[in-house]
Amino acid sequence: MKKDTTYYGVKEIARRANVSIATVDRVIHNRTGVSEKTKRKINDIIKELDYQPNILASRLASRKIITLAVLIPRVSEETDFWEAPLRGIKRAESEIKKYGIEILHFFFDLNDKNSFEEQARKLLKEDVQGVLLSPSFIEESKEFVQACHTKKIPLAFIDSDLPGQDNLCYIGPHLFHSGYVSAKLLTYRLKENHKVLVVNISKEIDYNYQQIEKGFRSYFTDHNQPCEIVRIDIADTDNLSVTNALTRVLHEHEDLEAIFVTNSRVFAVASFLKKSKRTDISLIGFDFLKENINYLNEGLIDFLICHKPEEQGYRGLMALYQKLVLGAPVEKVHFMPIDIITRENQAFYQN
Amino acid sequence: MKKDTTYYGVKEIARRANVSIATVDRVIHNRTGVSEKTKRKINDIIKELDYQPNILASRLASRKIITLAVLIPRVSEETDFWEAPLRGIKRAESEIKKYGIEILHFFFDLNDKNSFEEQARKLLKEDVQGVLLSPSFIEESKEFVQACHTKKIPLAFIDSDLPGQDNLCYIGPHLFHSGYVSAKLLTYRLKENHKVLVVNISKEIDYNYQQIEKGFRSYFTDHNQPCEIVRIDIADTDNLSVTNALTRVLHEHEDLEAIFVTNSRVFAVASFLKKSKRTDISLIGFDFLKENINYLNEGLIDFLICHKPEEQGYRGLMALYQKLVLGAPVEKVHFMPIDIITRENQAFYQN
DNA sequence: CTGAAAGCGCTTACAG
DNA sequence: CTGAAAGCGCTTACAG
Repeated sequence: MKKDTTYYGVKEIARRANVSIATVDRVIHNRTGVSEKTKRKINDIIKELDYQPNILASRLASRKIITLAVLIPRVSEETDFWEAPLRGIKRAESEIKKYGIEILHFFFDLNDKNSFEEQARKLLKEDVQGVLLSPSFIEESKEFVQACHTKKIPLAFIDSDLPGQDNLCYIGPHLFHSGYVSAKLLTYRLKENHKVLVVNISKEIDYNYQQIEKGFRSYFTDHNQPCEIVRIDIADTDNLSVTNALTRVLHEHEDLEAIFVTNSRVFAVASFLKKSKRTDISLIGFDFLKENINYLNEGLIDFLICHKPEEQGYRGLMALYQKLVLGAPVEKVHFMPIDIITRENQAFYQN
Repeated sequence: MKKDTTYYGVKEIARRANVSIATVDRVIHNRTGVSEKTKRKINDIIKELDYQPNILASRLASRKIITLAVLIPRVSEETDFWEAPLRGIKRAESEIKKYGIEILHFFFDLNDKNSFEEQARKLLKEDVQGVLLSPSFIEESKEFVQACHTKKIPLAFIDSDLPGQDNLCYIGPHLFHSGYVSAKLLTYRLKENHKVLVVNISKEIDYNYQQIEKGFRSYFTDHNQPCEIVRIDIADTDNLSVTNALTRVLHEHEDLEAIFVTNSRVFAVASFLKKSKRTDISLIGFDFLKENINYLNEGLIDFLICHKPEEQGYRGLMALYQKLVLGAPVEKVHFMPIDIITRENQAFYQN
């Protein structure tokens, strides 16, 4: 029931080195003001004893508080996607705040690059030691990353990556393979003519969407499955624009068997199919949004591909904590699982 | 950079209640020897301040070490399923051992009820405060649970449940719905005659398997999909018995389109289908075993249903930690997600 | 360059 | 039934 006494701490090191524990502390943390000689002596003893600092005691004694910042999209009416990462962030927050970690939140509008820049500016005014970022706007994010870099602030990315930036880590989907899995699932619903529509509903078509589509197409070429793939881009995300664009393309291609939506806006397409009574068309898209789940349950959406958004938020923050507080190494790239959600298993999904 | 002073600890509670911190400590831990009156007063202040104990300080000051025991199947040559929960257990272990938690491991042989009883006996000799159990053998487990009960040792179950026992929690699959999802997935592969084989490879056919099969059958009745379901039980798990049984049933029912294996032994069926060149038959089963993944990649298995075994181990241990160390409430039943694994997304699965 | 002392927020005997 | 004091393994001013 008692803790074994074979534990050696700073006290024992100090005793063996004939110095005070303050000096031992200085050496452990590489602080200045210790003679080379005592430093060597202490380091030798540390090695000999295989000393492991007690983080509990360390955090308890240290009155420093570590400030982390989060810069992600605001939860909007359009989509509740960002509720989940925020949930994960808050979960991490409540776990680590007792260790003297403080989290600052900055939210930007996904439809407004200016709001991103504004929030980024505000963030940089604070004295933060780490940043969790969703680099939604590529160019603006790169600039922000640069600014963090000069301030030596480590960054964790979630949801989408910015290749070639010197970030601490990326936690999010493998886009190519997500598209690949989507194609595989769609083939289950293909009957005769094998004609598929890829729909891109987004203001900008960036590297991310290209990767998804590339993965999607690769599945068919890899398997020598002939499949005619029609693609449309819908730049305006409002209902009317989507309806118009889809009406047009379905008129031109009456024999479409399935639709793949490259992001979470699959609910817009589901709504259209429902209204136009084209429930014969199979539909697949991304993300565990309430609206999407409703259409999944109605049978209008066949599959949703999800990447545990809540866990992305949680893990992102914990990666910064690991690095900054525990000084532990952090995995540079962590791909989330590619989860397949159907009407039958959705109730058990844990974001 | 400094900790904000808005934190209220035992000291502040003691000050407000006009008592010593020792008395506050007694109330916090429900120890005896405090008058009802001061108890009430202190509890009121605790509530008012929304006091959250500092676990770091608590564990640091307490020289008690808490011992938990794990009683699960040994990783065997037959199946590496139990590697995953063990991994999760070790992950939890390394997270909480710095808080003075010690874990004792007891492994039994899934083919040998005696080994379970023997290990259970050994476990009960130790002074443990909590047990993580996989109640694989029903009657023997019930007896063991009873013994723990008299010793007031809380139990967390993983992988399978023992209904009607007074356990702290169950963390594992929802069997009925797992069968249901399996049926749904199989329908994607059904063509004309809609004839399916359900295979049960197990020494005993207990409540668990019945639930899975019930879920499987319910899908077809719920959707008015006529489907002829043939079922066989293979009591001996060796290769020869499986081969013989399958040969016989495939001879009798040449027009089978798909096979559903109700547990992780789907690899045995895959191996048979491969040898007998019946790759036209769709196959679905459970669990992320190396052998299963190999057959998934070869295309012999179409889907695997998985329930995050690693996380079951992790969560099981953490539930005991939550209860015993933090005194926090624990969810009585936690169903794992019903994960759908295909060849295309398996590489990203995190057990 | 070094050390003595106070303190982090708790728990644990011990004394009354 | 209650409190004073020591201590967990560290860190942090402060003094020299």
